Amino acid sequence: MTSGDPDPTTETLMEELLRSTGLLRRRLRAEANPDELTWSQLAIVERLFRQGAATTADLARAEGVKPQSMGATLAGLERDGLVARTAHPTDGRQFLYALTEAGIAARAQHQLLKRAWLASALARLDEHEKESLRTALHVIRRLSET
Amino acid sequence: MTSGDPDPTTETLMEELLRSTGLLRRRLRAEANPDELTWSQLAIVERLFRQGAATTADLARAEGVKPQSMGATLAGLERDGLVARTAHPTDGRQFLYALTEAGIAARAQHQLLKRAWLASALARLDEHEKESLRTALHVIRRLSET
DNA sequence: TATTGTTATACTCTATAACTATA
DNA sequence: TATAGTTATAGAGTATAACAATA
Repeated sequence: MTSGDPDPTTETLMEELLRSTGLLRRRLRAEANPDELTWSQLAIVERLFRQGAATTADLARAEGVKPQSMGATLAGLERDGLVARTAHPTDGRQFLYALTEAGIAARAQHQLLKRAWLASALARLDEHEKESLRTALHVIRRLSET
Repeated sequence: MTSGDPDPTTETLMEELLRSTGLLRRRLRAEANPDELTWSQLAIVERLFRQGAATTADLARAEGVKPQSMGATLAGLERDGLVARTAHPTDGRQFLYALTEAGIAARAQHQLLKRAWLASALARLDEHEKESLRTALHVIRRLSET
């Protein structure tokens, strides 16, 4: 077999990428205060802020998760009073989720304080390092969409 | 306030990085067969293969998780017969975990088949793209260690 | 006293399956 | 029939807290 193990360094690369992003993810969670939004919640809040109301299915597609999973996340945000739903104007099956005043306030607060150490860590990256993250971002996205 | 919101594009960058790696992670898990090792398990199996026996605390430190969390992952591998423990020669509190024959076989199998679509996706990256992933890897690692 | 490991408990994120209501 | 959403259940991955055994 000439290409059964196509490129060992590429495999290692992927394992290392998952390992390091997992570490970053754990680190970010450990630094968060208990009352802060999780990253999943923040992603939805940001999306609703930018594009206005959306349905469960819309958000699920946009974030790449199953509708049931998105429903669970939205239920948490709704319970905390950060989003509210209204009936869809034409389709009785659907609901439109939108940020409440509290949701808008929570977003603004997170925009200001974010994760303290993350802000300081990012500040220490030079432009070249940021650029490499941006480039890698596109590659990772392409991988996910394959 | 002149620097309360230091660099919006940098914040976005981090959010996008977490979003895209989260997507990749979900994609990888969705593609895995039920009997395959998870990435967490595979990381431990690889590590034990490369460096031989290790204790719970060693592995926890190396992977950046709490000892209790590592204990849970090791318990799963032990239940499946892929790792086995022996008493530490000098410290009665510790155990040394090592791969069993089945563990070595499982690793070899994963080295061969890996995730099918991952292999094909990686094969389509050109050298420049791989290089950008490698560079980003170091940046992410630095961020995690800050 | 400090460290290693275990047990108990809980939370986040995500999934599948089965269901109801509506289109 | 197909789609939107809900409910129930499960599993991976992780954490904190409290404990026992050993150093």
